[in-house]
Amino acid sequence: MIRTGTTVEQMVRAIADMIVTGEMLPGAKLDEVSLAVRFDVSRTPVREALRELGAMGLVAREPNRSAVVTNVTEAYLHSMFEAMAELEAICARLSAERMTVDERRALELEHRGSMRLVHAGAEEEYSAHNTEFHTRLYRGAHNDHVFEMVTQTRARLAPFRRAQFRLPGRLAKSYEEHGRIVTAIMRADAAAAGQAAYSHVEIVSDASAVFATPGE
Amino acid sequence: MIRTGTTVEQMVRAIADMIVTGEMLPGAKLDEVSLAVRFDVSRTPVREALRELGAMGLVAREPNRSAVVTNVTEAYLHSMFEAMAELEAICARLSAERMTVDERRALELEHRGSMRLVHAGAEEEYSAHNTEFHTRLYRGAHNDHVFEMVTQTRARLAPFRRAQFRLPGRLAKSYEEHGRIVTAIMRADAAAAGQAAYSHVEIVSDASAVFATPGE
DNA sequence: GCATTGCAAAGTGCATACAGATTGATCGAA
DNA sequence: TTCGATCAATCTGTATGCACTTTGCAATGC
Repeated sequence: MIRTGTTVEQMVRAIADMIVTGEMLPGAKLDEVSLAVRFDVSRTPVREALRELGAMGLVAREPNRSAVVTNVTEAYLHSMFEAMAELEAICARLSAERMTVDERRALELEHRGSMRLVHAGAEEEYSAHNTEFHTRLYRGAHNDHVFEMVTQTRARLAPFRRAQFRLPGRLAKSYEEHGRIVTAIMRADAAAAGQAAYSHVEIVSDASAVFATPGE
Repeated sequence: MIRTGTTVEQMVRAIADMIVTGEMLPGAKLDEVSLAVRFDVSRTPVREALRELGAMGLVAREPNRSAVVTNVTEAYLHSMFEAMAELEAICARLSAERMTVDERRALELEHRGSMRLVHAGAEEEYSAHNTEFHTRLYRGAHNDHVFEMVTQTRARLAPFRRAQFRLPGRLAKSYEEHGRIVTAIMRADAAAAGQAAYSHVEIVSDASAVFATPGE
């Protein structure tokens, strides 16, 4: 647990992590007193943390009800994946146009370095590389607000695509798709980069064998 | 002041409104005790409201500092306008593809009805129409997450484009641009709708004679 | 005259206490 | 037996109080 920042910040990070990593499943109740005891603080910072998590969309809050880990409907999950594809496409397009020489080189290196992870079938490590790869893409767009939106959306989707790299052949396919994006960006071909990024997310969306709660 | 919801919700709405309408200017301090006195509540709900406003990006918070109305840099403002253009383009594209017959008809009627406001030079009323018009576009995309993002971005931009319709000729120009978007959507021409929406926002961005705080 | 240290005022961060809402169980009546 | 009402337990919403941090000013030393 990171010890920087205020109590509330620490709690937000800790709870968000539990949700994103799947330690707390959608629908789980977040009781204020239990959390207060667990983190050895009073209810006041707990409440503020829950409010912040609510604003982030990670937990749902209703008056006089416990906060619960957000349980998105199938329809909403779909809308998030679609939005994610659009956002990644924007980032890829802008990255193709705006990345500095250094950024392009770093992206390519990051990508090439992941080849051995694919061959080794190192799911965990590849997953870390994947995060890094996409983050570079988001930063390369040189648009802070887009960066915030795509980062937030990514966090909210995290619980629903945890196991994606467990699917057979997914690693190699992901690597190949990344390659297409990298090539387009190196060529400064914005349109191609955008399309490659869009279909990359589309496929992740399909690969995420997750079931949201059927429509409410 | 709307009386629904909890105390905190009411405060969030009230304070957000003050910021969005320009009653509180960027950089203004939001003292907890003053707000508590002003709304006749204790500091507890005030603090939660401020945290929520912070998550919304309307106020900036630092530990042991008063919250202040967000004072975006010129660069960040630019990134928000660019993001807004991209988001509106997405909505227009998706609207062109997905709007129901009723939605298309309603959009067109809303647009046509605004012609007389242009001739009358009714800035206030046209501004209300403009909000309604764009909201229809956002809803027509039939993507809840995109709707949330575009709505939030719009709220954060509000303080910076308040006076846009005061500029001479801006009403007529806005009407014309809306017309281009409507035509494309009625034709289900997604690409044209997207482009029209993108350049519409671009022009609003230029028209917003605002000065953010020069880069930090 | 200027810099530095000490102090007081003001404000935030968190804990505790109390009031109101919700839920579930138990008891009584049809 | 089943439905309904009442009450207790539990939890959230808000108020209040205390501790710590920040900041501005003033006094002291150089």
